[in-house]
Amino acid sequence: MKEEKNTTSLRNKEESKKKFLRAVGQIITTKGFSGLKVNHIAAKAKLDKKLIYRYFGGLNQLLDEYVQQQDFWSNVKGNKVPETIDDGGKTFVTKMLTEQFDYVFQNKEFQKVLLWRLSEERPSLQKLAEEQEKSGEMLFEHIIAPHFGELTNLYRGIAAIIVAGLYYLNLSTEVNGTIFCGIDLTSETGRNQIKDAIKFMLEKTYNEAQITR
Amino acid sequence: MKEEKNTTSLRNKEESKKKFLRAVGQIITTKGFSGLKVNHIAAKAKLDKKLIYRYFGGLNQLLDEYVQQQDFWSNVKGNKVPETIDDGGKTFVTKMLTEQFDYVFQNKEFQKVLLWRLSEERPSLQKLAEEQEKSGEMLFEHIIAPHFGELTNLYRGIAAIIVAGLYYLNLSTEVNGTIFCGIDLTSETGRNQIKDAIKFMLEKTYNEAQITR
DNA sequence: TATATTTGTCACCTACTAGTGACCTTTTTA
DNA sequence: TAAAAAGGTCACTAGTAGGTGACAAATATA
Repeated sequence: MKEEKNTTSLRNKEESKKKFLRAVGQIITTKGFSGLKVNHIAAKAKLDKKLIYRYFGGLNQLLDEYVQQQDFWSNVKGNKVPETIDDGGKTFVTKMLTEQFDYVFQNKEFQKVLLWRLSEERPSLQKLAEEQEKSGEMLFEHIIAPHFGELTNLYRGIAAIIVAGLYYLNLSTEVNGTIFCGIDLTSETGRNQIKDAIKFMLEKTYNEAQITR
Repeated sequence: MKEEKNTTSLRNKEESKKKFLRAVGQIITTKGFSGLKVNHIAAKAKLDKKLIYRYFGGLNQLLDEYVQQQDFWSNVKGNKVPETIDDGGKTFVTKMLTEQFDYVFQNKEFQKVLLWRLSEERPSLQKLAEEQEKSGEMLFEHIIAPHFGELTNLYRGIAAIIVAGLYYLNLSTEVNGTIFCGIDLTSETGRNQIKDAIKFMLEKTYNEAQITR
């Protein structure tokens, strides 16, 4: 039994595992999840595919480990929730969603994982969705609900459509046409149109809360 | 050369072509587009795969022909545009989008084609997207623009988010979790929450047009 | 009826897939 | 230093993919 890990030598299990995980990331960004074949991954990692079975137990386990080591949400949501929120999270949520719109646009790997989640049943992907839900629920419980009261359900519906909408719009940008409702989603002006719409919707939703209170 | 088609006999080219096209539809609904393999399609159609190459030229052409023969949009949009629109299309668009939300939910084949369109580059799928755009553009030009004037761009943004949102929400229903922003998209109450949000957004958007005019 | 054409089936090829046993090499340990 | 353990490579199996040539059966045409 070894007591310390060897990090300098050429033969290194942990380093090799990372190579496989990196290869998965590269392939998913370039070819999509349908390109995730053992032979392909091994070739990309420049290692023998046998090691995938030895280190991870198989292709499925490797993919699951890849999904679990991802940490997209912490980069987007709740990375820096301000300590004092006095407007029911209006400025925070507006900023968060418009930034997320751009984040998803430029992060191809995240896009592919989203698409993967829509396409294939996989426990690790389901877990990812649940974690996202849990992270969002914190926001609803502590910031939205206190401010919106009975209108929280309306807020949930609006938020669901906006989040789902910005996901889909960015996914549809990549293939089979970049125009959606006459808006060019790859152009600066087009993307600003979407951001303006997000701001408008949130504005009106927060106004509604003011009126009802 | 034959002058009349044989429709009664067991050996019939046109009937066989239809069998293949039907098989494609069945497979895409059950297994998704990744299940569209020649052997699988032929088995489903209960015919030899050789005929796919003879009648369509290959798998790709068969799939293209399948996509082109689909006519999802006419069932949804513009199927019965009222002759007189006096409210800038408010009731019409609201009805159309909430109905489309349910239509996409129950039509698994349509869902799979949407997902296919996000996943694979394919001329026939791109053409489908363009036709959808063209159909929507009619609405914007003749009904929305006259009523919204300079606010038409805002309307486009709102519409894009709503349409994209209802697509994504229905796609996410199928795999890896049915809860989105705390809303159960398979429950009656959850789906009504989304519909209420759609109505609210359109309401506010049309109000905005009133104020500015 | 004899011939040509079309419809359909089967066997086979090549390429690629996931997965594994045998083996060699490097590193660690006794 | 000798033995054991771990890291890594290669060759092979079995299954499945797309695609095609040869052939049989049914239908149309002369």
